[in-house]
Amino acid sequence: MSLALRDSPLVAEATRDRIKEHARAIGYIYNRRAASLRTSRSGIVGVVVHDIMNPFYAEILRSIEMELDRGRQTFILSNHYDDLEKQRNFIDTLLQLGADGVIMSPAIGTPPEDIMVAEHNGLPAVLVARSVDGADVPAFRGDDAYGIALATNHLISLGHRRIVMIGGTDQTSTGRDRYQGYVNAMEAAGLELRSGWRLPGPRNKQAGFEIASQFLALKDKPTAAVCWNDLVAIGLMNGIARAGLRPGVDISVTGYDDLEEAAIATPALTTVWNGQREVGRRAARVLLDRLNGAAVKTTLELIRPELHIRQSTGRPVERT
Amino acid sequence: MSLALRDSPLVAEATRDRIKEHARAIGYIYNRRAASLRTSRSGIVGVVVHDIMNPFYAEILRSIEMELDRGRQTFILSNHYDDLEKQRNFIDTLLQLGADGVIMSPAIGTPPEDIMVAEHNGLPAVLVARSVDGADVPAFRGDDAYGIALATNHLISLGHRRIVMIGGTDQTSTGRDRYQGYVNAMEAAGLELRSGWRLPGPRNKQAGFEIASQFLALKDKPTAAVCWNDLVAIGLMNGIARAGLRPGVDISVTGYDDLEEAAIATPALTTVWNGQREVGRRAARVLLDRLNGAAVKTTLELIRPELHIRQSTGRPVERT
DNA sequence: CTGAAAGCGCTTACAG
DNA sequence: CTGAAAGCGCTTACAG
Repeated sequence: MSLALRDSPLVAEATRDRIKEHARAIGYIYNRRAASLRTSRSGIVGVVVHDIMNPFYAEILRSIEMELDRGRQTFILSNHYDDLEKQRNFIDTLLQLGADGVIMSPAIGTPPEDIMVAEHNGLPAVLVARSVDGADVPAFRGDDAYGIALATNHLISLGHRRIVMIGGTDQTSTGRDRYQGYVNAMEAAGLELRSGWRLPGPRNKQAGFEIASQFLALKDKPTAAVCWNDLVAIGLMNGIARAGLRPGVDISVTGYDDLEEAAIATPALTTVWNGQREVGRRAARVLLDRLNGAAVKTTLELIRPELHIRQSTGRPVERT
Repeated sequence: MSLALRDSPLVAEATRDRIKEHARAIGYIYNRRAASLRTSRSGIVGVVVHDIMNPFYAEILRSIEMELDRGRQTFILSNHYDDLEKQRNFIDTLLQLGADGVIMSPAIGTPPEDIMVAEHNGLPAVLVARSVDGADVPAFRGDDAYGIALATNHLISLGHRRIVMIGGTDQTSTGRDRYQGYVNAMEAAGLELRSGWRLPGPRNKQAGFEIASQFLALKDKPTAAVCWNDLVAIGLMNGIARAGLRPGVDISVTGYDDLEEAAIATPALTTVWNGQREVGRRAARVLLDRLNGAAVKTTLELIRPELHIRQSTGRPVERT
C-alpha cells in the first residue's frame, strides 16, 4: 500500500488508483513523521534571515519558495534578528526535526562553527546575502563593492563632489564591502573624504527618515547621499521633503537593492539592482542539488549588480 | 535519560546535570520526529496568510511569533496567495507533519469545510484578519465597517462632499464590510453616491500608484479618497504627487491599518489603526489555550479600530 | 511476486 | 525506585 501511494512503478496503475481512492474515502492521512523516522528524509528545509518582513529578504524568499515548491520541499521560515542565540535555536530545531537542509543569511557575528555544526550533523547549509569566512559552504550574494561604486561614480559623473554615505554597519562583510566601494570610488576620483561624511547605522525607512535632519545639518553641506539600501534612501527622501527640500533636485539620493518600491517612490529612486531573485533561485537550486547527492562547489558566488538610473539623482545644486 | 533531558522532577538535579553534560559532550541530538510519533504532539504550529511579505500581515505575524515563542512552539509560515489549492496543500502538509494547530487568514472563497477538515483531524484552527461564515472556530479581526466609517466621517467633517473609495474586493467579508461602512457613512450624511465613485481592485502600493491617473480623471473631480489600506493610500499619494498635485492639500487621502510606514509617509498618512498586534496576540493565545485543552468560545471577536489623524487630510480644495 | 517482520528513536505503562 | 518491553506509523530488506 505504501508503494501504491507513492506512485511506485512496482504497482500496477489500476491497483494504485483503487488504493488511492480507498485511502481518500477512509480519510487516510500520510504520517510524515513516521516516514521520516524510517528514511531520515523529512522534506523540510529551513530558511532563516535577519527579518522576513524586510522587503529585501522578502524578494529573496519569494524566489526560494518557488524553487523549493518545485522540489516538493516544505520550508520553515524564521527570523534571527541578528541574535546568535535565536539562530542557534533555530538550527537546533531543524536538527531535531530532521530537516534536510538550511538556507541562511547568517546573523551578524556568526562564527563559522555555528554553520559547520549543521553541516557535521547532516544538515547541509547554503548562505545568501551574507557570507562567513571560514564556513565551507556555498554562498550567493551581490558584489557589494562593485555595486556601491556604480552608484558613487554615477553621482561623481553628475558633478557631485561632497558625497555622504548613510547607513549600514561595519560588522558584516556586506557593510565593509559597501563602505570600501564608496571609499575606493571617491579616492579614484581624487575626492576628499571628510570625517562626518559617513553616517553609519540606519538600515530601514524609519531610521533613514530620522537621520535626515542630521544629514542636512552637516556643515559641509553635502549635495548627495549614497544610501545603504532603498529603505534608507526612501526614508531619507521623505525626511528631506519634510524639511522643505526637494529630493532629486536639491539633494541627490541613491538607494541599493532596487526593491519593487524603488520605481514608484517619489521621486523614483536611482538605485543598484542587487539580484535578489537570482540569489534566492541559485541558492535553492544548489541546495536541492546537494540533497540529491550532487557534489557542489562550496565557494562564494558574486552576482554582478546593475545601476538603474531614475529621478532621485541630478546635477548638484548648492544650498545657501 | 529521556526524563532527565526534559527536566522531569522525577530525576535528581545532580543526576540531571551530569546526564545533560554527557549528552552535550557526545553531540546528542533529540529526535523530535520520534518523540512526536509517540506522543502525537509535535510542537509545530502552522501559520498561513495571503502574503507574509505584506506589511499588514507582517505585523500580525510578528506578534504571533512572540506569543508562540513563549509557548515554545515552532511555527511554519506559508503564503496561499488566495489560491485555495495552495491553502489545502499547506493544511495537508500540517496534518502529515502532525502539527498541533494552525492560525490562518483564509484565502478568498475558502469554504468552511476546508477549515473544518483540519479541526476534524485534530488540527485546531484559529482565524485572523478574515472570517469564514459557517466555520466553527475562533476568529479575530478589526471591525471594518466601523473603521472605514471613522475615516469617511472624518473627511465629511472636514467639508468633503465628493469622496471616492479606492481598492479592495467584494469577495471577502472585509471587502464587503469596508465598502458598506463607506456607503453607510455617506448616506448618513445625506451625500450622493455616484457611479464611478468606487474603484475596486488595488490592494498594494503599485496598484494604488497606477490608479492615480484614473482617479484624477474622474469627471466629478472628487476631493478625497478613502483607500482600502495604507499601501494603496501611499501608492496613490505618490501617483498624485507625480501628476503635480499635492496630496494632503489638493487631494485628501485616508489609509487603513496604520502600518509603521504610515507615520513617515510624505505627507504623514491619516489612517485607521486596525489592531494588528492585538489580533495576532489574541489569536496565538487562544490557540495555545486550545492546545492546553482549555475550552474556548468559537466566535468572531471584533477589535475596535481607532482613527489616527495626520497630514494627508485637510479641507477640500476645488480643482479647476 | 507477496507478505510478514524488523527497526527508525522516542515515551510510557508495567513488571520486577 | 529501576529497567526492560511495547508501540507510535512508516519503509525496506528478506523469507517464502
